[in-house]
Amino acid sequence: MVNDPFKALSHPIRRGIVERLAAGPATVGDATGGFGVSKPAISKHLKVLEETGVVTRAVEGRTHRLSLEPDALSEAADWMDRQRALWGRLFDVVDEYLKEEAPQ
Amino acid sequence: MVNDPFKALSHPIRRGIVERLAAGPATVGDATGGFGVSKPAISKHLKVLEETGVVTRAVEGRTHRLSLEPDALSEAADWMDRQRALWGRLFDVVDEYLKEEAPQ
DNA sequence: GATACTGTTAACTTTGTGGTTAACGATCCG
DNA sequence: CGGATCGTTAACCACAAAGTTAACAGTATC
Repeated sequence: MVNDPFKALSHPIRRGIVERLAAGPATVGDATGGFGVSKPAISKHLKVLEETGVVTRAVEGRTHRLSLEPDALSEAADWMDRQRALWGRLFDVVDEYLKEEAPQ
Repeated sequence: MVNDPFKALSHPIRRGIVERLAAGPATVGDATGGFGVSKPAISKHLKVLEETGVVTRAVEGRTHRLSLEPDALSEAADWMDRQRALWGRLFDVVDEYLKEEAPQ
């Protein structure tokens, strides 16, 4: 039950798959080759990405065509913007705090 | 051994602690009350945050004063900027791709 | 000195995650 | 049809994460 984008993107292989699919749709083999893990492992990562809605799959004969889903992507991007904004705000506050402490 | 900020910040309680500390340093009790978990659980979350360098601790008598560490914060913010930039780029590419497909 | 308070460590349990091998389903192709 | 290919599911293992209770260390307070 992974539907938190923070978790879905917390694994380097999954981020790698997304990066590859950014160049356009690809089959499972093309999108996931070279990660150095077995096919079942890949299959599980794809499942996680599908559950978050970031990746969709179209079965074409014996191959599966993977695509990025822009709606979910934009949601994830928005979410990341909010996170970033939070961090930025925190940083400003701490920075301010440190400036007050500095002259000691 | 957690030193990946994506992982360190992947837990809502840890994000909550950081948000509270953004208002200024606080004792463990003040910074972590109301999360509905036991004290040892809190203690572990603090350990994780310390290991990433995001939070520092100063023992003052029997209380511990927690502070945010701006250097680590700014590192984390930079890292998040890079992630966001990646997502933005991916989104643009996919958007472009969809525009070409649209007139079908 | 006894007691209360702040917070940690130790030991344990449960759950989730990421990986494996083995087997299978479905499709393509000789 | 028979074999190769693409990818999945099933069953299992190892390990990390998050929580618990119980006990403790150190400090403040009466």
